[in-house]
Amino acid sequence: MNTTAEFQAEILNAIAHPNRIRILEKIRFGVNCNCEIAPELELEQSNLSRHLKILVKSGILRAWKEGLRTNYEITNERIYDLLDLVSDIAKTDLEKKLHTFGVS
Amino acid sequence: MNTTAEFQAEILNAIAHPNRIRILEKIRFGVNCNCEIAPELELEQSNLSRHLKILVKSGILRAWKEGLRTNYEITNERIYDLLDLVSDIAKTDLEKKLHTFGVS
DNA sequence: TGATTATATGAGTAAATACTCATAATAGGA
DNA sequence: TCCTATTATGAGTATTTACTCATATAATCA
Repeated sequence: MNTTAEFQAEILNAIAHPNRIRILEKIRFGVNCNCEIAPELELEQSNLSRHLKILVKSGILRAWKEGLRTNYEITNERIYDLLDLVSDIAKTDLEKKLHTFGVS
Repeated sequence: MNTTAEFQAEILNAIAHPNRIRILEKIRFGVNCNCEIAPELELEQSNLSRHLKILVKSGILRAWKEGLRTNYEITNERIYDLLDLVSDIAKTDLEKKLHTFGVS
């Protein structure tokens, strides 16, 4: 059996949520603690905590304690390449759709 | 509000299933009809049909009828780049994990 | 027309997901 | 020690998801 597909799906699933994508973008640009991300994204604290847990469990983020705070960082920079690529694909698709409806 | 994240999540969600990843790989290598994919992946016909529908609805695949068959093709070749990238990330992560457990 | 082949879909189910509120756990400061 | 700040988690709920079986739809051919 091809287990590669399972691993791929696991990573994609961990990322495939609007708020988790936003969280990753925050971390990408230096906002790396729970307490800063929550207000910026207007997320319920417990909700954010669980989203972060999903990202850590899948191996996308690494977490460490620093006093009261929990800090996070990406384990593999190529995750950002992936986000950029999906963003590009999304934009292209959207442009095609707009074109179909005659919007310029 | 940042709707880009929503579009990105939509695309990722559509791909983020082991069987849909396998389906995309089949289509990538020329197997482009329901009737050929089903036996190769040992998927229930109705199940496959629904997976394909998800991929079409999200704009990743385009479908057209040819007699009895329904054929599929990718709408954006960069989806394959995305699959390759995730595959690479998955492999790297797995190697790290194996290393952690002392497996060489 | 009736039989065959390929695909789509209704209905039902079990499991997973995202979310919230309340509470627990943990660390630091007064 | 008590109080506060930060994060984690239990419990409950509503929604979505993947799947199967049975059936419907559609196209082709004898």
